[in-house]
Amino acid sequence: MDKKVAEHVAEIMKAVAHPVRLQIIELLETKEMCVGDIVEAVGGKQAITSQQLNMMRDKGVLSSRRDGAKVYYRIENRNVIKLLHCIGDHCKSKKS
Amino acid sequence: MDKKVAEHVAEIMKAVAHPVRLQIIELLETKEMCVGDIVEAVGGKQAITSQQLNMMRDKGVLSSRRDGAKVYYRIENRNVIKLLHCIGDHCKSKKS
DNA sequence: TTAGTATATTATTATATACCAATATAATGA
DNA sequence: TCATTATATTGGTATATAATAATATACTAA
Repeated sequence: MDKKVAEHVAEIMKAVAHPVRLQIIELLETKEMCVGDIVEAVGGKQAITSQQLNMMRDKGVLSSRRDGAKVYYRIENRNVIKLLHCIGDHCKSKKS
Repeated sequence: MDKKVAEHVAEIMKAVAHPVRLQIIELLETKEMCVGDIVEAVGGKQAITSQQLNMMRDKGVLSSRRDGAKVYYRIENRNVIKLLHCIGDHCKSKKS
């Protein structure tokens, strides 16, 4: 793997390598959601969640659209779903 | 995804989410290697590489065995290979 | 036992990340 | 316009990670 590619892959992985951000990815797997609903679903704080969403958008993991007062986020790089599943399955099989 | 599982997945992802550590995973994909050869292959420094190897072993990503003066590392959690490929393929397809 | 090679650990510093409270901006409806 | 709701940004602090040099340990062979 080329050095540039390795840096890019590492960046994407770091962007999702956080318990709450993984939860957000999972929530958005099949649908887009507005910030408020995401905040509520993960039980987080508005500011922190907004920062996490922004960060993932900056890294190309998510994208967003504004609809009136609300901003809807969705997954832009669907490979992160695969990321989540291949380790998630491992956890299930190991009961850990 | 359960909170405990999310934390575990995040921990594993963080363990590999580093350009050099991704390189190491790739090197070890098909064979075990001793520390010295890994250091040389990644063009890193001995101490840093040793720390990275130790860290990944602590997280269950790698395992090691000593053979005389040398210590050989290999991949213990083969799911990290999948991790690497699903994002790596994305990069190739995007030429980024 | 001594020298040399292989690997690991420690202490330190620099940098990045996570979280927080407070405030700012954007849009809506009265 | 004003008040309200929705989201984003800012500045600060705590904590984690990364990298470094120096040193320690483990093993081998002479």
